Amino acid sequence: MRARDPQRVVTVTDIANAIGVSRATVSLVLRDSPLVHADTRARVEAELKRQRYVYNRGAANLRRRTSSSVALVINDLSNPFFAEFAAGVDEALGEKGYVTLLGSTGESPERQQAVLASLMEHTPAGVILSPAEGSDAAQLHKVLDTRANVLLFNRELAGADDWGFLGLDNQRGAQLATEHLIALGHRRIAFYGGHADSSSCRQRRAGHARAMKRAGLPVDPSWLIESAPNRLEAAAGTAKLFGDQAPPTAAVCYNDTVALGLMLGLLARGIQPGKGFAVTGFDDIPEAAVTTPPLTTLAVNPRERGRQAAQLVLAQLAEGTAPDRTIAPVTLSVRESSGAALK
Amino acid sequence: MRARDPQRVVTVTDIANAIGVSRATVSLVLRDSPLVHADTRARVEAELKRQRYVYNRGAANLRRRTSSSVALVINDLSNPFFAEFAAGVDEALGEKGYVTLLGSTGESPERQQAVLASLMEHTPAGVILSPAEGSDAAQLHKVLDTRANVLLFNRELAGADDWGFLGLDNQRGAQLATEHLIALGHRRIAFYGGHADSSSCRQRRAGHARAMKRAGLPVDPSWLIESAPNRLEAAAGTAKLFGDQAPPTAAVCYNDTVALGLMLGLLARGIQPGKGFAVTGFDDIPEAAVTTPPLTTLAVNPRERGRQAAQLVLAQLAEGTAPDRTIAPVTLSVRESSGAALK
DNA sequence: CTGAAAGCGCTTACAG
DNA sequence: CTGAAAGCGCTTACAG
Repeated sequence: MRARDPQRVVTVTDIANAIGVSRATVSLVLRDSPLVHADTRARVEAELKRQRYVYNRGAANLRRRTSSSVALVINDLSNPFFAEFAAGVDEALGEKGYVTLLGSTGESPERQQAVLASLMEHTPAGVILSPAEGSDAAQLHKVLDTRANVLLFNRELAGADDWGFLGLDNQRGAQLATEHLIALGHRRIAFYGGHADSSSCRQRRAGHARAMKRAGLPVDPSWLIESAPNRLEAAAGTAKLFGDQAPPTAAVCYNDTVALGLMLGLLARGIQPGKGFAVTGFDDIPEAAVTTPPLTTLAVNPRERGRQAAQLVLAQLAEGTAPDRTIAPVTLSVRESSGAALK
Repeated sequence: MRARDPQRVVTVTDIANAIGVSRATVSLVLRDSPLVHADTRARVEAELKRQRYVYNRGAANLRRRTSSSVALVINDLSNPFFAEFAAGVDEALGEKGYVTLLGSTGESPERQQAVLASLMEHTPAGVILSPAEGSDAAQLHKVLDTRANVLLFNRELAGADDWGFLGLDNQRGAQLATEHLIALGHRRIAFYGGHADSSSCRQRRAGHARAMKRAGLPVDPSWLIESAPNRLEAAAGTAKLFGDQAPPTAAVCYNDTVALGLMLGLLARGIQPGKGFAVTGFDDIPEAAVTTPPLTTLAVNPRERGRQAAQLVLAQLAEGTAPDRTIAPVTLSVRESSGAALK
């Protein structure tokens, strides 16, 4: 954190002195006050331009006790789901005159604490946080004041009811995928991947269970298979599907990454995804459309979710409304990985 | 831009009053000055913790005339190349105690002006900018002071020699791809896609030309085909490759997106990419590894480039060094789309 | 080693 | 409609 160029910077005082008005008058012009005489305003504006004045929003924020930034803390931008989400957040914030302060946790609760502490020093007007796996609400409260304007995204957190929440309709999504497979004739459908202790995995599992129950289909416990949500582990776990004498013929996967891993694992066993075994994902990342075969999955429209998150956090600010719990819809996008109707 | 909660915020004055020292002493403790007696320091630190003091970096920056942020302005985060780049920038800035201010242009020079003007009001210590297509250096100088600490990334700009530049070795990359195809036996190799007036396209075309010339192969002008760098236009232009009686047997594409589009276009004509026609890309976006067939392309390691950009912009700041021109290497990643040796 | 005072660039009552 | 003064939260010479 080195000093900036200490070169002279043009301030309201310079403008005021140059044309013989007070700093207050210049400030009023900058803030578009109707109190200033049109002539005076014109002279001030001309001088602002002439001296290439740049407003110092930090100084103004300090004096007014306002903020024009919102912190966005996510796992990692290299995940296209979060990249799209961040793009949506930034877009919507920009429209309202706010700037996005970026932070990433890399799924580490410790890094998350450090990143949030650092961002809080920049006095953001709000914080949009997709909590790292294993986050602890008590720890977060230490660094994010209760009064802070926080919106949690994507991952539910026990003990964080004083903050807003925006989530996806995980249960309904998994239910849609499962119903789709059932309609194609599948009876033995696994739920594959994710950590059973994460809220999103629990909810997706519940959707799967619900669809099966509604169709009067039993669920063998061996069909509920955990796996870290990355391609490698998902591929490595493929064998767990085929231990039984009557193995599943399809799997609803925790997310697209897991589904892509599973498809690799199937191929390694000589099974054609979409032919010998049906697979669905969750998220609709860009890769989903171009894999072989293309992946049936649940579209969540992360960019729109980002815009929504920005709006929610600004609304909390403006109206001082009680932080809300918002659930966004998801839609099934059918492609070839779920295959044709079963033989 | 609404007021924050006007609730009382703990300041150095509160801490000082609480334990009967001066604000200066508290400030010295905060900044880890050795001037403070160990006992005093301990008392101050305890009180800071007790009152859950949060440092106001904005106020400190104002007083010290420093900045602890860097603006990052890119086309769009939904491009995985830029998302990875941004992740690298943020990571490296965070390590040095800086925060990333995000902005996106959507390839619009007008939006770019607006976004930069807004970001400059937050007094960033530096600006990392990947200029939107059609950017004008004169316009940029209006909003980015000459004294501003700017690093241009990826796209060269005439009249911007007062700013730093970090680019990819476009020429060498395209040359590597072309040489690879020549080694496989191809003689008629097109350069497909991109806008010929963009610096990166010119450089990549130069690499293609150079490899052909070195191998003593002629280049028919009809093999140099322009196309907007998106999948749709790239697919639509496929026919332009096959107008001649002796059409090319391979194409070095401007980037991966163009290559993926071309592969779709080839399939639509009943040509198997990697079998009937060889294709290479540029960027190595995540999709490149999972398309059918996987895409031979040039890996540019965007995350590492992001880290490098952050380091360069901070170095410019610290040392006041003359802004440098840095060219980062690229490496060929051979996959099936470039096919086996020609018949 | 600690305190009193001034000031970063801005805004906001309060007079006039 | 405009100006003088105070203050946002911090830091930095300067005394002591």
